[in-house]
Amino acid sequence: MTSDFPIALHVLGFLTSRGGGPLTSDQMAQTYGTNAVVIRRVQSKLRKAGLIETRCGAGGGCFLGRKPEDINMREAYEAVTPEPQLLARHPMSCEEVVPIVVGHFVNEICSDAEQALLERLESITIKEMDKTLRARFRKAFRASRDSQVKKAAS
Amino acid sequence: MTSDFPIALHVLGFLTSRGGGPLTSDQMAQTYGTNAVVIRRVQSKLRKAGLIETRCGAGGGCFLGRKPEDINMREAYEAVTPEPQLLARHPMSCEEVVPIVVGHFVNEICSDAEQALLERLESITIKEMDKTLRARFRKAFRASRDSQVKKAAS
DNA sequence: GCTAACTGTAACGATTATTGTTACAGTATT
DNA sequence: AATACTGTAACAATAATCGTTACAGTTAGC
Repeated sequence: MTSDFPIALHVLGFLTSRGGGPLTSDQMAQTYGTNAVVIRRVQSKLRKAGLIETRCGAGGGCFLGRKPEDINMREAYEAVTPEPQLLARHPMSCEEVVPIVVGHFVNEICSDAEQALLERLESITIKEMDKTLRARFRKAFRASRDSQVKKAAS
Repeated sequence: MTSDFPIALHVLGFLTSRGGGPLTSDQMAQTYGTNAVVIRRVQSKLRKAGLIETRCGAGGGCFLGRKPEDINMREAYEAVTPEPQLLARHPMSCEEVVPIVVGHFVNEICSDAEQALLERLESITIKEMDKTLRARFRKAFRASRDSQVKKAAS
């Protein structure tokens, strides 16, 4: 299980909250708590899917490839996932009838269930994520500031 | 990603097709194409969830713990999966506000999407799986027999 | 044109998860 | 007592993931 998907959401969400870019991979790596190369590896996949654009050189960085209301989470997921394969599949190498038939069925079930998950992801846009996050940020920063004031007073 | 889930379905499906048991872990291992210990490891989890029973000693083996119409695939999935965590989560170790808030949100989305997948699995019982498989077995065995007849004739 | 600040990607090692296997103790049947 | 099972620990092999370094390519601004 890769953490590419959370990283992808972090990239897209961070970009949206900053008005579309540019942001460097270093900035994103620091807020996510990892190395810039890890971020760039995910960005590489997002770029191929057209979800972001990048510009080399000084002052460059990462941009949203589309308006945040035109990007949904399923696209982000599929961009960073080779084949949607969350559930392990039945091995199909065997020659016998029983495991082959059972295997096919299990694989169908898994694909079907994954489809349900993807449809759920499809219903949420990055824009909506950003909206929810903004409200939470206000709350979190207020709380964080209050606790600092408290600390200073004690 | 473990292949515990396909193995679990294989165990439950195989048991159902044989009228509930008993089947030895060796029989299951051979039809699945793995080692008996691998099967028993999965069986251990299924047993704890009450989906199967096992009997030691000669003539022993594995039995269905309930009627196949009373076991659905979600139960099988949850029995072999510690926490339903198909999608990687945002790391929550950081101290800063931004990644924490984003992380919470991402985790909620993931849980929500996984819920959709689980509900899909819940809608299919082992009995229904067995019914579908029976029809396919008939077809597959017919085809397999025909091709052998053909081979013998040539 | 030079330098600084970026990206893109290959390569490597450390860590961890998964799987197959052996081994052996425990239990039921005959 | 012998046989045929289960249950589980332990270990090695393999593969996936992640962080890191290294370095080539690109752009902006002086």
